Amino acid sequence: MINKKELVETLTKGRNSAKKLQNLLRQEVHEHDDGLVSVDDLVSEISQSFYGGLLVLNSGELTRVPVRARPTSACSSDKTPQVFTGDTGKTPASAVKGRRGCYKRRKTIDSRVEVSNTIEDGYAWRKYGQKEILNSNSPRCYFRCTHKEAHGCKAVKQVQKLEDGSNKFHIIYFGQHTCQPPNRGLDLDCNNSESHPNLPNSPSTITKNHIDPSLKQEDLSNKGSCSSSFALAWKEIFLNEFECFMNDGNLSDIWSDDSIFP
DNA sequence: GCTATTTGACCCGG
DNA sequence: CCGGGTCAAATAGC
Repeated sequence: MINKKELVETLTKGRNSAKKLQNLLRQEVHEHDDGLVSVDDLVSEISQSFYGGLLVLNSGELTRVPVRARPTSACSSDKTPQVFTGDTGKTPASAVKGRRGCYKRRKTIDSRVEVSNTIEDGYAWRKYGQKEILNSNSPRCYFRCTHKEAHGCKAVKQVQKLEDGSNKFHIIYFGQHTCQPPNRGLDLDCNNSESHPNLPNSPSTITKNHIDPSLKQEDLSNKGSCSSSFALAWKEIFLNEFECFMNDGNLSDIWSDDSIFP
């Protein structure tokens, strides 16, 4: 059986750590009055807390419920049909030569939103579309994970430049990466492309040029926010996963990824 | 030649 | 019917 008390305590600890991290990030101060607390330490602590919770879960006589389509995963197959379906059940127009494939529109409720100075998040994205949006000067760009073909990664994101003159970007993420995050772990030097020879330096790695070609390349790298962006991304993941677990008792596949939690 | 990007067409949901 | 999300042919870059 699952030690429910231990599980609750472990996850609660993780939640509290996440809140601390959230406060730290809001204050942009990496210290506490009770001593130095780095973002990395907190992220590590959160990671261990959730991993501990997962161990408790796995050690119990748990009949593991198949991971449902997560609320943040618009690509998941049972809640939302696959984006590209050569076989959707009905006789698709795509069956006719020269017609496009049938697909379902994503639900915004399955997304998570972020406003960032940079559209880089360590993952390799491939642009697959761009649209002019009504009453908006900035086009919306559509990206999917570069490893969609290789690893079946279903992560997708939409990026649109904010029109408030802040040079920030409104980013909507759909789905979770099932591929390996190129910048995860302790390597926070996201500007050191040589440490990730297979990924970010490829042409598929998006830059702000994809959104605003007028921007200079030296303006694109947000060097100071590299670690912060990493931590922010994890904060999002942890908080979301915790909420999902508390709501429906399920964890997504990322928690069984040994490469993330060895 | 291979891969990524661009862009107009297609398709769906509201 | 319209706006927006996606596809895929054409094109560009390496």
